[in-house]
Amino acid sequence: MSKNPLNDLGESLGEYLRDQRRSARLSLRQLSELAGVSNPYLSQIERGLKRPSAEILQQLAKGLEVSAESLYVRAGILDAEHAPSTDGAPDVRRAIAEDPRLTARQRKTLLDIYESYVEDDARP
Amino acid sequence: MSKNPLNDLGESLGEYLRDQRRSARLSLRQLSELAGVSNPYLSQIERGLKRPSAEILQQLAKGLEVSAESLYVRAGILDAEHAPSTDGAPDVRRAIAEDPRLTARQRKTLLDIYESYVEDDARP
DNA sequence: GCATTCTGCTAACTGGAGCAAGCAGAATGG
DNA sequence: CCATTCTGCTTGCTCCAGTTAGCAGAATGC
Repeated sequence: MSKNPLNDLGESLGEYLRDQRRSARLSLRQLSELAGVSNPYLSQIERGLKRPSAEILQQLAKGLEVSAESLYVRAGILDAEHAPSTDGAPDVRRAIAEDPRLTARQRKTLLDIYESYVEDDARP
Repeated sequence: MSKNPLNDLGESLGEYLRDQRRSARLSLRQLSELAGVSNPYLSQIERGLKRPSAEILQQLAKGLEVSAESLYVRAGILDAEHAPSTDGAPDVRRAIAEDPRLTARQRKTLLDIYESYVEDDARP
């Protein structure tokens, strides 16, 4: 338990990566091609068997359209000091609400969609 | 110019590390002990002969009392766009990109809609 | 003079990240 | 029923990040 360094970090990182990939409806090979890594290696990363380097994480983040920071935090190479913590992200709502380029109708549409997304999966 | 592939990044990172170490009046061995890396390896990093992993960079940052992000940026594994995110004008794109509750697909949907609204060709 | 203890560096090795090739099982459809 | 094309996984390899051991020179003191 204490001796397996991959279980601690790799598992959560791997699960997160797999979730994100599945959500994007991508197969292992599709994402691996997008990110420029080999598909067996991606498989091993998702199962927590290998620890990807920051370079690989960066490429995966690009392929998944996720911020690299979020993966770094999951991988334990960045502290969650600036991670959108605990309760979630009021940031999106606020950002939408304060964007001057949006019309009131557009604002409401975006907020409605966003609400439907985050309500659906209410998980801390 | 040079045949050294590490010169691009390694040199600037190495120079920066050596400068910081000298400014802190630390010898190679002192910093290597503080950071928990071997002193020959640190020497090679500073001379641009080796590319340290993010883990090593993190430890060196701690030993030098600088932010890990700054080293990541120098190492080219993080983009320099670490806006202090002072809440003057929250960026919708960024808020969406960093919201952990959204799936990749949801993220893309929201971003697509938002892009269509603001019709901004310039990519930040 | 010569030990000691610094400084940084070179040499030689090990472990594991990351790869290409190839495998078994589930869907397609001919 | 078999051929094709997906899906993910296993095997076996290469290469380099990072190690330990040891070297040459500079600065102390005896």
